[in-house]
Amino acid sequence: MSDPTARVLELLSLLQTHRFWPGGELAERLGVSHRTLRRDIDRLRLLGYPVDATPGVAGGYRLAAGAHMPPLLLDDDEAVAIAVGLRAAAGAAVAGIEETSVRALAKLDQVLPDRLRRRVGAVHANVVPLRWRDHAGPTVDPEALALLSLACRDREQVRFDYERRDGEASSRLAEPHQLVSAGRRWYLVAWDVRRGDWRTFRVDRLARPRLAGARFPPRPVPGGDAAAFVARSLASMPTRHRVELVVHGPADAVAATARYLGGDVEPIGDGRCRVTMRGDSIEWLALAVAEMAMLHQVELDGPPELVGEMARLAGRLTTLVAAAG
Amino acid sequence: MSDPTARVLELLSLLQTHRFWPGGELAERLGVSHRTLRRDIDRLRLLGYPVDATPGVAGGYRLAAGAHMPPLLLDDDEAVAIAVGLRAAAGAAVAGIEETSVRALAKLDQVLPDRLRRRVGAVHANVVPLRWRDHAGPTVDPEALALLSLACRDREQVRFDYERRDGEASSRLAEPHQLVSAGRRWYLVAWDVRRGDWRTFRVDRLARPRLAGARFPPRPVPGGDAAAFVARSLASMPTRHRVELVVHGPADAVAATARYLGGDVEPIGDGRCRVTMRGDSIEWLALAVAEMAMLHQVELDGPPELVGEMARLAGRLTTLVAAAG
DNA sequence: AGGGATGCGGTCAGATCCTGGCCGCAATCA
DNA sequence: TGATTGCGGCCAGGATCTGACCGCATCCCT
Repeated sequence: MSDPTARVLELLSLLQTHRFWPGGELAERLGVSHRTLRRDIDRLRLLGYPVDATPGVAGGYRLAAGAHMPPLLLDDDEAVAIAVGLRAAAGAAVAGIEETSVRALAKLDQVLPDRLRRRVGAVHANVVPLRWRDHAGPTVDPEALALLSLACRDREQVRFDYERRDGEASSRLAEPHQLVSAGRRWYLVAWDVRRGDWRTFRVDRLARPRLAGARFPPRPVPGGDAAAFVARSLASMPTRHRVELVVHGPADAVAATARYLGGDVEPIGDGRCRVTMRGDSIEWLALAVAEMAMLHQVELDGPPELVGEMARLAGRLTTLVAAAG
Repeated sequence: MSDPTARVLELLSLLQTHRFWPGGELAERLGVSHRTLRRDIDRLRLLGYPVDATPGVAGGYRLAAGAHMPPLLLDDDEAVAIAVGLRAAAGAAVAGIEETSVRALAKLDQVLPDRLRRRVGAVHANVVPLRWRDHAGPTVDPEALALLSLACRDREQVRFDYERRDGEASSRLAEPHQLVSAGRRWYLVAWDVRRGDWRTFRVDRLARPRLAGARFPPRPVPGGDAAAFVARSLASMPTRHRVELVVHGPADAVAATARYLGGDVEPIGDGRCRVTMRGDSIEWLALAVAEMAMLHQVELDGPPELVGEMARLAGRLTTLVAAAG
């Protein structure tokens, strides 16, 4: 491997897998003379990657943090770990970075060797249950997110099967423009080619997405803002379960619990807050209220079905305790 | 930028940020002739990165998935997203990949520019509360994990403050050999230099870890297996809260819930399973039992303090429901 | 069916660079 | 103080890289 390009890449890789390298060892590994190694190190520095060097008997080279990111050279395991972490982050509605997670995942996915993609799938299957599971409604397939994100970026048409809210399924051909995450849910804003109009698609109701192979020119989203478009589409939909609580306790503690449970907090003075939580699953909401009630004093003014569910939970627990006591 | 090395790196970067590039545009961006661009593409292919090309009027180049990972060239946002995802994964005891996550995080951390590291910290502060919060005991600082992982890898001594189980604090100088994750907890197996013996340190009780600047030769871990060493150390410790439930329901459904809650499942026939859960926080255990009880029929044979806690919860809920109804 | 745009690969000549070897110097550690 | 290591200058020969030109294949659109 006498090509300087390959050598510099390998040098970067070596510097990333061990902090310290004595110059002699590096030169030997790369199969070049000591002098040439120094020149390669210089080249790296010219490229903006700061390589520290220590003289003296225990000297050597190390890669330090610089002004910008060097290319990351990952081994298989690390790539899998990153993919799994990103998939989890993308599915978890991690405030503020979901979209970037998906973008990074798409970038990784594009070059991830098949064998690693299989491993990621296997690991992910064991990871997701550790989190919210189906409490927050159907989960989004991160693979689909990655594919759609790539398609948006590269302006490639996609085909997929879509099941409407009323249950009717159809096959679609669309020009994807933007992914929008709202809470725990993802929406795709796309131009539906066959229907000749803009649509928003819920990603969790979309099956077998695949690239159609054709590219398309950009087209202005109505209103110029995809997020606003989704918001408008959502506003025309019936609302789901929703509960309001009055919680007694210091605002920051309540806010911490509420954020953990995915609720909104609004202080209403007098050491109390109004907490609003939404959810698809009445069971999940009941548990969230129970958790809030365990940590703080709570007044519930909820919808009847939630009160009923909580009564059922309270009854079950009472029975359970009675049997155990 | 006429250096071929830099050019190839930039070419890789361009290919990763857009799937399709017409040759002409690439050539212009890189400031080289068309012919030279083709040669650079060839070089990438020789290096093992498969670059697909499409002839024809809408032709261009694209980077495909190959046999091994190409260097990942991330922009700032993506690097932050990956760091956040990895920190979350490392802290979540994601089955089977925690250690790799930490390794990847360490690699990233080593070259992460400061401004990005600050952003990661800020985002992470808003992310962690979305997860288990303090339910599962003190959280581990992913920054510390990354640093310790680097120190293990590069065999650098570390200093840190450590608080023993009995509350006594001391300053330590250690030669770190291995990080071991057990459940939601991390342990560092290290040679304590001042005491001249092997120790295991709980990472969440360790403060201000920093590199001591000295390197050390490897030293065989007693028994040859760090994980076993930790297990032996743990075996000599008193156990924490623990609860056993008998759960009625199909084994796989119960197993799914239990895995989500972090419990162990053992089918005992007759459509029942024994579920064992452990935790530091009695409140968290009570909630976990409540959640299990909501989804399945449960018999509790728990420790009295847990029964008491559950009685308290049941009472609170009953009051809450009565007030709401 | 044909034309245009695009990618592929060959060849060539000149300029550029890369490499290894040598030197003296500075910093660090024992 | 001496040994080890990194740094940078210098040099000469050889490898390479570059841009230019060419004909060819493929694909899409007209």
